[in-house]
Amino acid sequence: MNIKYIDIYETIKGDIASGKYKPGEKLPSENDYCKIFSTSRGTVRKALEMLSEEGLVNSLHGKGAFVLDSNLITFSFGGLVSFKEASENSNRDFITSIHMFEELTIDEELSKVTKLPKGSTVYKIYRIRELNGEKIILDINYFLKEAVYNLTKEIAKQSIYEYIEKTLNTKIGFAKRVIKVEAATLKDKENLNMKSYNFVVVVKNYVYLSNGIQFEYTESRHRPDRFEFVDFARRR
Amino acid sequence: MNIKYIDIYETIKGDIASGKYKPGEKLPSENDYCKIFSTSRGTVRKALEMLSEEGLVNSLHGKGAFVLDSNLITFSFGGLVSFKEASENSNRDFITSIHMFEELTIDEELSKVTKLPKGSTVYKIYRIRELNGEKIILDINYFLKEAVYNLTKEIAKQSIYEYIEKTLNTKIGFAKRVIKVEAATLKDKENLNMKSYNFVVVVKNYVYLSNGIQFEYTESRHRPDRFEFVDFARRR
DNA sequence: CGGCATTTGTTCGTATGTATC
DNA sequence: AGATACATACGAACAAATGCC
Repeated sequence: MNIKYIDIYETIKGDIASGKYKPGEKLPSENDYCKIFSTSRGTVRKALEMLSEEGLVNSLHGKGAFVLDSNLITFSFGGLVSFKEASENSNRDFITSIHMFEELTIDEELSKVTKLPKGSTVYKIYRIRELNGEKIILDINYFLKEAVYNLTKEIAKQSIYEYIEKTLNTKIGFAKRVIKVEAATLKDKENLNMKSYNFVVVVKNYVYLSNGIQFEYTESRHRPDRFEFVDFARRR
Repeated sequence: MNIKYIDIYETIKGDIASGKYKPGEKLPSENDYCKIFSTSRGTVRKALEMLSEEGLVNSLHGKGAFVLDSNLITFSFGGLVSFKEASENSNRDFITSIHMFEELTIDEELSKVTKLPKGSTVYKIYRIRELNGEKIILDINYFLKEAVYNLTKEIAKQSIYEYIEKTLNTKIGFAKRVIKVEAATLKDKENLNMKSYNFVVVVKNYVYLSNGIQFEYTESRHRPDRFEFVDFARRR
């Protein structure tokens, strides 16, 4: 609402999504947009830059900005989305069930894994993501209690990020993510429909508030055949 | 050289790398930098935004910009780097060997896989990446001949991207990347030291010139135990 | 608590450079 | 050559968050 370039960004993004502008098509020029939104060029450029970073448009010096073929941003983790948002984007019907919800204190060993401070209290949650009746993702979350106060099972069933951002009004800043392959644990085999696979793809998320404090560590353990990570990058 | 905000970006990045500013430390304010580089605030802000996007610094409203603990940007593919650059960054001694170098024409079937236009001529290259005497990555490249003219085995042994950008002076724009797990093929087993693994992690790269034309498709097939993907994302 | 200085965030207007057509 | 379009740069003003006195 407040911020003009966000409005413009969302408007243009909506226009692309709705098919008003199709892949390959040229968008109105920056000066056109200045008139359309009655704003300055700097503001228009900021909106277009965001679209460019996301891989929705490509700006060419002297020619214009063109809509890219955005066939698949589906299930993209690029840009730090929570699970609910990701599944909405990709139009898949995931069902989430909670298999553990407890408080505990981070000890030496757990601190090494989670990078959360030793001695702090966290909510530990197991969530299982089910698609078409198959359990394919096991999420193991650790949330700092002091940052995500009064978290409940009910909230965890919905979207924890929505709770943090909308209800608690806390700003999430950034995340580091590591993807690797690991041998399946007993827990994986108990909780997922592993077929004959004996390994999982693990996505480790270290998530920080905008003030720079880490408040979450999450391991998403995926059955390998259903794992897919899509990414877009510009050359720097 | 030419572009001021790039200079500033690189200078500050160097200062962080050299340890002049340490993790957690506050950088000079934007106005300080204006004086230091005798430039305008907009230019300084552009440089700082780039560092922020990369996860090197975190700017806080009303407080300042702080150096993040960048313990691991090692072997990050985030930001579209070629293999040589990646291995330089991570200080590992990869050895590259060429196991195939040929020209061929993209047919219907291959077009579906590579997304390159049917009927176009490409260089097809197999490259094997060896680390500590173990063959762990098989790269299968397809480069559009019209975009990467006169590519030779010698160049491929070095860095193809360096050739494209410095020698041909062609601008690379962006890439889409998909990571998934696939069963190991006979080729994987022939060319890699697969131990007892019967699957590989596959990174598919669809790379475009800045004019929006796709000029490369590459499959990087990794032995699963040595695969790691590191990423940084800001909340939008 | 208010008031003030500092710092980052947003917006505007303008000018100039450079690529494309 | 001239018009159009994006890229870079400068300067100015105000908003909003923070910290200090």
